[in-house]
Amino acid sequence: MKNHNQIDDSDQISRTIHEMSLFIARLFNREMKELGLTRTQWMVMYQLYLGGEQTQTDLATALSTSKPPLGKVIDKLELDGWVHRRQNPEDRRKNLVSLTEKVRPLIEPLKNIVANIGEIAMSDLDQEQRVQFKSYLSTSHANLMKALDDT
Amino acid sequence: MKNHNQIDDSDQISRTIHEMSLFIARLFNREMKELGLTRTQWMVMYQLYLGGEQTQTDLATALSTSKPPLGKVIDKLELDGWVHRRQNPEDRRKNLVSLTEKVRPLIEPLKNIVANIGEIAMSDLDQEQRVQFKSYLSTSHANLMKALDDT
DNA sequence: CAAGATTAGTAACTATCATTATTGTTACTG
DNA sequence: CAGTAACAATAATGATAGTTACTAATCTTG
Repeated sequence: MKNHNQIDDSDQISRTIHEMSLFIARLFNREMKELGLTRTQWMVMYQLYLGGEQTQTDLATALSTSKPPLGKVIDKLELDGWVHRRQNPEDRRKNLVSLTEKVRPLIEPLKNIVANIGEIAMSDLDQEQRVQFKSYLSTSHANLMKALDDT
Repeated sequence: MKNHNQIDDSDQISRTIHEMSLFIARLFNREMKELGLTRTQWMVMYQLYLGGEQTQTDLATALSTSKPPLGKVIDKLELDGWVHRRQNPEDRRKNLVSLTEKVRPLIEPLKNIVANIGEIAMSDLDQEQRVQFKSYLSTSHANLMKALDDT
């Protein structure tokens, strides 16, 4: 009976973050089920809400994802009438994607769902701790992004 | 030009966590590419390393995932000779999954990759801050898991 | 012990995320 | 200005994650 490793699982940031991400998506998707929307779809729409009409490449960059999976999400969003694609007349390679009017009444309720999940995630922390936590997350996020860029 | 929202993206824990999880997976998979292993496959194998031979349901529970996707990962791992499935003779519904000898020499190198990514994630934090950060993550992870269980 | 409830695993389907290859389109450049 | 490089989006493929439905085996209980 040997001790395989001093570092137990709770020490593994990778795994903790991974599971938190899955938990958040589950909470999200559960709330949005009656709307027929998923977390990823909402993330794309929210980016369109913040940035207005933009190309798929811009969206992919803003969302730190790659173009093929984003294209699939937009296919579905367009099929369901949440977004609109039109060709940029000045550069026919580009699609300009924008939200439809159907989205507007959902913005506030969906932002509330997001906020509530954030509230759940930090529910045992006081105000000062929340500031610290968010600061650590921001630092770590930047560190990871930089490591990806460097290599 | 209106300001849609006071809360900018860096304030959205959900999104930060989601992206961190994707970044970590990318770093992981990049390192393990020559081994032909992915992050998820390694997580399953590491759980088998820690817990020894166990059923697929036990594994799914330990990894906070559901049985169908886990079954697919095990299919691939078995095909590639990393794990072995045998039927529990006392309950023929159960598969007992265990690591093969082929895995042993990879444990240490792969643990190092995990540790290095953790190091990257926390590279701008001092010792005390790391302890705090991990504590916050642990709290938040527990909060989210509890919210899923409650509903 | 037979009928129904539970459990373990898989099948089938949908949605994300990734990489590589292709197809158009535009820009560059010699 | 013709040929090539660069760019935008999609196709094709593989891996991860989820839900629902199904099959087989075991357990419970009347």
